[in-house]
Amino acid sequence: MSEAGASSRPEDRPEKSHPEEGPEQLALIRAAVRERALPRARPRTWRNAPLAERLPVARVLVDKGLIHLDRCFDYAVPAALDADARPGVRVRVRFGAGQREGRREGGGLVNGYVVERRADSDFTGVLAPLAQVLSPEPVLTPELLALCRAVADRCAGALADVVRLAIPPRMARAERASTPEPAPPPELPEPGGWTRYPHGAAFLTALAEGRVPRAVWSALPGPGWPAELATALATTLASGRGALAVLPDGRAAARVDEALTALLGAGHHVLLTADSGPEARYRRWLTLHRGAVRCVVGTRAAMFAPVRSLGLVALWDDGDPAHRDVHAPQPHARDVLLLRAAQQDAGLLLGGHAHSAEAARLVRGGWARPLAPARETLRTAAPLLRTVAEEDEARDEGARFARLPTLAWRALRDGLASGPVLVQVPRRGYAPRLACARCREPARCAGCRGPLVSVGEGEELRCGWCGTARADWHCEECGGPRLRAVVIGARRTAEELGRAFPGVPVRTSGRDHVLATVPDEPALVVSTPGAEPVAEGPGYAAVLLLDGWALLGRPDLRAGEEALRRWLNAAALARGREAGGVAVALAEPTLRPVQSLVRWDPAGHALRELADREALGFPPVSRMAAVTGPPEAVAGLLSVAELPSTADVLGPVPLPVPPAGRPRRTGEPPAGEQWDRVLVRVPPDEGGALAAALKTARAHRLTHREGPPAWVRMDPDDIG
DNA sequence: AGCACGCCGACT
DNA sequence: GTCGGCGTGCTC
Repeated sequence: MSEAGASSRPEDRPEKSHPEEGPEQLALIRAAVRERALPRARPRTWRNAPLAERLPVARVLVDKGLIHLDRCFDYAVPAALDADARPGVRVRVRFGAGQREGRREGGGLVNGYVVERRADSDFTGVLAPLAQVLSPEPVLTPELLALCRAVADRCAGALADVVRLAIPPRMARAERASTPEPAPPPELPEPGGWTRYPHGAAFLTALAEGRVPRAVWSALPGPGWPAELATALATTLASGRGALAVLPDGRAAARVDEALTALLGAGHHVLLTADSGPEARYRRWLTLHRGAVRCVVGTRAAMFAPVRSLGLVALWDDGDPAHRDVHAPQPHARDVLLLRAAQQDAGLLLGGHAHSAEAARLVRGGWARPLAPARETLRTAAPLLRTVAEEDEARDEGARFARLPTLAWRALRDGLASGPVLVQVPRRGYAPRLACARCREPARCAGCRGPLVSVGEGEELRCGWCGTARADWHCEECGGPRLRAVVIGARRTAEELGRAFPGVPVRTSGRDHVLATVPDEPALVVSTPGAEPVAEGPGYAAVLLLDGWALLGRPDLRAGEEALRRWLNAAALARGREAGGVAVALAEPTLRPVQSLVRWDPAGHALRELADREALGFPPVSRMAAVTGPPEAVAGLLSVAELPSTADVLGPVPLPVPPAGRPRRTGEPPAGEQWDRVLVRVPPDEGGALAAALKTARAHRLTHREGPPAWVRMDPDDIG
């Protein structure tokens, strides 16, 4: 323990234990405490203090996320800090211009991490001393540093930015709390639901024997996957190694947490999600770091969790956009876990009901093995899948009233006879609905009564349900020819459906009001994609997918993949077809994602997507970077960037202004400004060179203040 | 990004 | 001879 880490800090003193004393006296006591305690804890300049005899230089990663400072700085180690200033600890150092020998200490104090202790420095000037060791906990381990470095390089970002994502802020109280003794590895669990997969047992055996299998897992529909994921984690633990699972949201993480607790009891894993407060979060992080617990289940920040001797990393539903971190440099959990599996020699499990093109590429290239159920197993586990064709108009009275095609209405009505029914509707504002500009009557399809949508600018008018082009629309109420955009969200849909089925309870689940579960009894459950509650018992009697045209009409490279992903995740909550489960999609049946849904063939869909993208030279068969910013910034950056000779520059094109209301993400234009975007594409093995070139160019322009800055994003998700 | 240094003109 | 404008470059 150093002086700086001494435990008698002023904030620990029980000040309230002197109730009889007046305020002046309290102030005096406080001052006395401060005088005694603070100089010991306060950072010092260490003028004329002796330096450490052995390895008197500390290489420090300074936590200032300036891209052109993406390197370490050497500091002298005062003898008094010698013992504590070990590699990995948090330190405070003076950093910045103005700190000169013989002058006032002007440089500001910044946080950093000791990366390495050295005998000497290649810096020719006189080294400033470390000001303070904040904590003797060596949080930035060599393993974590290597991972962060690789992630920063891949994302064209700064190391300090990635370390900030990887290590939670220090909470002194959490650090002081004692850590439990490491539990011995658990018993090898039974394979459970994995027997439903032809290669499931072999996958578990490989984990149990300490090998590093890599698999893309097509999970069977139904409620079994959290237990299966938990079994894979527990099997890895039984082999004496650690395991990590990243899930797209807190609800999914809670389900796996619950399954793991059911399997192993408490004490073998921790749950790491955003809603557990900074102190609890750091405490759990520390139990992993200190080796007391070897398994973590969590949302994307858990991808960096310091699990010891990692044997397996698992990622659920890798196509979910939540797996992309919103903070610079916006790494994707899939990329981080792939890097981590390679660096730390761990197995990999990419699971989900859907299949991303990236996952398909791993399988096609032989790097991962498919872990899929037999066709017959799938047939019984999945609901009966139907689509509503264009000519299926609402003929009977009830269907007209519900403004639904007959087939969809019957599925709802029949489903409600035996259990809950799920209706998936587009997110509010996702697909603006249209109404008469004069009388505000919603614009309806003359055939099936579905809402009209106009997808993209200048796109033709279509029915949002049956897809029929309705360019000749006139308002049925007042005859008006002009339209205006309105928003019909889950609540409005719920109201309309509720009127069509009087007496049936209606529950909604959406962005600000997400239900975890619904009971196994008749109810209409209206939900936006990703917020679908899990139905207790055997699952939903019927699932109705209403957002087909809105999803598929988006001018986005991933529109098809994303639509199928949302449908499969919702349809997976339905009962199997032998238990009467039905899922109905209102979408054009000839479209590829719709056909893949009906056949429940996510792997086939992803392979065909992959082939298409390969033909077009799109990710993941190439690596891409998006450069955005004011036109002169984008042009300026590209003019100084020494791109690989194979680079293919697409654009610039004006960037669409992000919808109002949604918080602006980095790299998006502020309101009222017109930004450009350029896409740069290279072959897969030159992605590193592309990232490095753009990072160098950005640093160059920042240091030389050559105009406004441009944003660089590697592997952008939202390319048209 | 800050922040100091430096080289220039206007002032006591 | 000194003060302070902001353009340039560095930060261990």
